[in-house]
Amino acid sequence: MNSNERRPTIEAVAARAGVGRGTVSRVINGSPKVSARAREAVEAAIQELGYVPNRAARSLVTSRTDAIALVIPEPESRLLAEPYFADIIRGVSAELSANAGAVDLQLLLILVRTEEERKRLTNFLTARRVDGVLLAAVHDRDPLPDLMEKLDMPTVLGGRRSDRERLSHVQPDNAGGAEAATTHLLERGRRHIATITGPREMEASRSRLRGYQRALAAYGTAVDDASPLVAEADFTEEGGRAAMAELLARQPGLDAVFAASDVMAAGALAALRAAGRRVPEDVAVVGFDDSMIARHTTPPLSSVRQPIEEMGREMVRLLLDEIEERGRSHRRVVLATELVARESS
Amino acid sequence: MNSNERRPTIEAVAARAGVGRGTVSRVINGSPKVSARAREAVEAAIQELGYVPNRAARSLVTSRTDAIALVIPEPESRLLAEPYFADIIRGVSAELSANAGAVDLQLLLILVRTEEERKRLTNFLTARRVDGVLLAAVHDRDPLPDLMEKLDMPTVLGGRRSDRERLSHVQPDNAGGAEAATTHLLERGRRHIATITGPREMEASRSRLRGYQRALAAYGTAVDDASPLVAEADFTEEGGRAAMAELLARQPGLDAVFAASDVMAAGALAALRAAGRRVPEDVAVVGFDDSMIARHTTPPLSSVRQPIEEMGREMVRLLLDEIEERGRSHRRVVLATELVARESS
DNA sequence: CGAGATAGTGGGAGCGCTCCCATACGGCAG
DNA sequence: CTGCCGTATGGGAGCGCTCCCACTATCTCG
Repeated sequence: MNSNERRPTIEAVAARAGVGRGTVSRVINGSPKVSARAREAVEAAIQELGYVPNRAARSLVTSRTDAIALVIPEPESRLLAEPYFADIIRGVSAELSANAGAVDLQLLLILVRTEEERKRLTNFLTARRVDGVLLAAVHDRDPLPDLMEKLDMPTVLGGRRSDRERLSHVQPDNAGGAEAATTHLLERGRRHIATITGPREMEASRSRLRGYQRALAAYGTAVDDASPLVAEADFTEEGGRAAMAELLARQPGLDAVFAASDVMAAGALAALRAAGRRVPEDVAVVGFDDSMIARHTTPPLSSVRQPIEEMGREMVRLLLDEIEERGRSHRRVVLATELVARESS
Repeated sequence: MNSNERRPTIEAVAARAGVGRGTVSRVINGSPKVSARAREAVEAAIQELGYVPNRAARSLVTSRTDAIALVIPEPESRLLAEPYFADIIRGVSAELSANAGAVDLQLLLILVRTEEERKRLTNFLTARRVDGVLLAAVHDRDPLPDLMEKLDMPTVLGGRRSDRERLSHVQPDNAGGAEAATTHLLERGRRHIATITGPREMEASRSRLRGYQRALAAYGTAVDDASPLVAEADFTEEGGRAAMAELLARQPGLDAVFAASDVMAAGALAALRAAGRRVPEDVAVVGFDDSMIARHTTPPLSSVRQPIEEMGREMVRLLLDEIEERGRSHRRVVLATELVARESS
């Protein structure tokens, strides 16, 4: 077991089992064309020798890598320092090992921060060092999805760039969640409901805004994108604070806010406190994500829960399908969200 | 660039550059024994052909994988759903790409939940599918570190099993941080200071308890492990709540608590609120980690910050050293912590 | 001016595996 | 008994790379 000793090869197993290389290979790869006797002999030999196949050698001839990459663009990974990130990973990892059959896929984690790193990633993908790619949190202007298409490499996106997205993707029901949150506020008797959106160049932000608008429209109130009730922020706490302050300045009479993320909602809470507004008495607040901080704000934050871990799992399922049977039409999956009401509304 | 076209090999580059295979290989691997003329020709050919070396082939002959694994035992990954997890990864990834030279190491992420997965990991490591391993958050009874020793594989631990740890490891100054927190409470005039520890089978928990005791000893108060001022919890919010309730029952006169994690401190805050104690007027609270939730509790939590991202970076540095020059003595690194005072103390 | 060192180079061997073709071995129908 | 088919099997070829040895060209020094 020492690193100096050479590990046993398939040849050694064959010799020990008294069969040929081909037969051992067949046993390892679960081919049916092996007699019971041979199979047992081989399995015993593998056991005795502690044989483990050399992946590099296999990879060289099959040109499969038995690995997939989870790519996370850095601006996101900061925003998503909350459980989002960890939950996606947990879901991906769980589903990957649930599907582990003869060969189990390894998970490569790639954070992309700098231009330099992006170039390296491009190289890496061009070299086909993985069998497929999971792309978390795509931006509209992200060049990576296009690269994946050009390389014709199995890919699944977390989120999408627009509703015409051609690549397979998985996303929460952003519009539905936002609509539910806004409807909830309406049902509580609020009538002057503002919203803090995420960056408009993200489809998720736009969808959530759309849901908010849809709920209001159903109550007979049309709110366009340029309405003074709509403020854009960048998914950060500070951004949420600033947006809330601006909303209060523009619309002193507002009695509720739907923020497109919990972090921004936390910022909004701070701004409301600074302005002397009570939550929820004066202004009700609902966030999005149902992240850990939602339970720790004062008051605890009502929020739209998205099934993040399940998104990770689903992404893996789609990717495995795509790796298995190439050329299939791409698929899109939308997962339901759920409003969790707490004391802020 | 289509996946059907065969990618160019080193042979193709050699032909195009009008040199031999060996020379191309030398250029790629940065060998100095290449004439400038040859080097230029090869680089041009690589450029023109879009050549990217096949890692599997290289790996097969060098028996290096150019990958390292970051292994996270699952019970942890749940506890560490806070930024901890994400920060470690960010640090690891950053340092890895900072060190990317001719070959850049890939990062494999492996979560270990079940026995099944542990077995698979053992197989994986035995097969030497990675050049080194980063083991986050080790338990005293974790069998993995022993396996790594037996396999003689480069390994760096996040944390350690005891102060006699033989493997390289990186950890925050747990005792120092705890001591600073406790001293801080003493300086604020508190005299009946309790502590909520993590599970005692973790060295980090023990170290923090030690730091707490040391600070009190310096003020002339001896507090042994079985003192009614010491309660053990499991790093969860609920555990913190229960421990705080118990402490209040045992020592109604306490005027401060040092909790060995922010999450437990958050639980303690809830228990104190339930018991009608004001924070910080009646009871001051200090946590550990300075995680995101510390800034969102009511009141905001004083906490001991540990440089988590830096820990990740340092782990990679140690690991790269160990991979480079095998057989070197192992190293240990302790990173300083810093008390961040907020309104809870 | 010859011997020996030095720098660059080409290409054979071989890493451990899968693929696939040739072969062996048993039936079983004619 | 011969011919034929289906099922298992052994092992050659070759995946793309690095290692290393043999070789050439150039330089250095007594």
